[in-house]
Amino acid sequence: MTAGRAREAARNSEAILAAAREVFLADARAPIAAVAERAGVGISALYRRYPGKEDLLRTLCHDGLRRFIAEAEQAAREPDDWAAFEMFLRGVVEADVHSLTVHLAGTFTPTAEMSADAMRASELGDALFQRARGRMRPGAVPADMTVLLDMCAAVRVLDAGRTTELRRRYVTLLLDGLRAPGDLPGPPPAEAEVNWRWRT
Amino acid sequence: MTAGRAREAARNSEAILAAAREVFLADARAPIAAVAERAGVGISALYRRYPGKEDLLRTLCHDGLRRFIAEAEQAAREPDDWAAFEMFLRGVVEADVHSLTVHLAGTFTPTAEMSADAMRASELGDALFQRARGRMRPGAVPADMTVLLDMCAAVRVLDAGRTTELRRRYVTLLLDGLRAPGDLPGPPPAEAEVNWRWRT
DNA sequence: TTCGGAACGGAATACTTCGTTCCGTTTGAA
DNA sequence: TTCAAACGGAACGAAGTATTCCGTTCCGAA
Repeated sequence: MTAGRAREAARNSEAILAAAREVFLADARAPIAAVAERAGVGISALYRRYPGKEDLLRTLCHDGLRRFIAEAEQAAREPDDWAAFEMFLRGVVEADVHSLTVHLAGTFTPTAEMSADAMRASELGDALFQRARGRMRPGAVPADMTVLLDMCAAVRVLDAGRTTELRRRYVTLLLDGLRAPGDLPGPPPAEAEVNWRWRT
Repeated sequence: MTAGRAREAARNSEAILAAAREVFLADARAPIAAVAERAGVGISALYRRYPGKEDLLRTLCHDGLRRFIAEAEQAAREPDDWAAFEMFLRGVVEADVHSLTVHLAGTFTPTAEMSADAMRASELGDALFQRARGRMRPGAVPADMTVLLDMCAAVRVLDAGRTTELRRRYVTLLLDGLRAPGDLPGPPPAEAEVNWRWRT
């Protein structure tokens, strides 16, 4: 089937996406040349597949969004309310999907489809939150979930594997904090405060 | 005493530092012109006080470090072990000192004095941690404290005041998470993993 | 009132940093 | 052997930005 040159091209497409994910996750403003270098290809290999930098960023972010939705849908199948919620957060953190959307948003103009997906993602997330709300400390709101994910995304060390391990550690801590008794101080975050990323 | 022109100059010095703090906290790579504009002064007012951009950054970061030390020293006077620890974390978060050091580190080469201060800061923090360790969940290490501060610094919304309010909310949550029962998964962060900011 | 000069504002300069384009080369398939 | 899809990477041009420079302002001393 796909052999020789065609196979190499397919491999490159994958390599470019993977490289882009790594590079732009480390620094959203990284030059496109860094992606090519990381992927081990020339710049033209990149431009053959994407009309420009923005398109690459958009694709990357949209992929992340889809993954986010997939995680939410899978978690929703879990019957236990808290378990579903926990599985969702852990899944999103594990896939490093939130960093993707957080860091990259604003570096490109979203398509209509992306906006729709973003809305759907937020609905799915909220639904999982509502189911688990009964087991959380009073005063927790869905927007808290977004902030917690931001906080996890902020955990990063030089080695990617260790970053993942450490994040698992702190999701645990955060989830425990979310179930602790006692009120949380101050007005909770508003949905709008937390979604400045998606302002069109 | 200082009146007229001299007073204006003093005001400007303050305005420049304040503006620099705001601007570089929002974006560590901001152009120096943005600082001047924010401070309401010309670019030359800036270069009169600092030989170059790097010196400004260094000064800013060093100020933050000193503030960090001050917070630690003050908290150390609190007799109750946990209260001291909590006061320390809340103080550092409140002053937004950690963001300063986190975002700015790496944008300049540190002086010997800064390195010394950084070491002292870390010792003071560790001491506070050790005192409170008995009331934390098992497996918590001093480096966790650094990560928690990173996570708090990651909480940010457009409005600075709200950012502070929200951070108070999440320090609370984190502290509760730190006292929750149960082990934390994975190998804890190593001191070196967490201090890549200060690599000389 | 008159000057000297400290302090300024901001245009001009001198680079550096990227996104994108271009062109010559490679290589698998017919 | 030939064709064209895919490449690699130098070259180009548009931005962006740190730093310098110079003409202007205005406090304070004479």
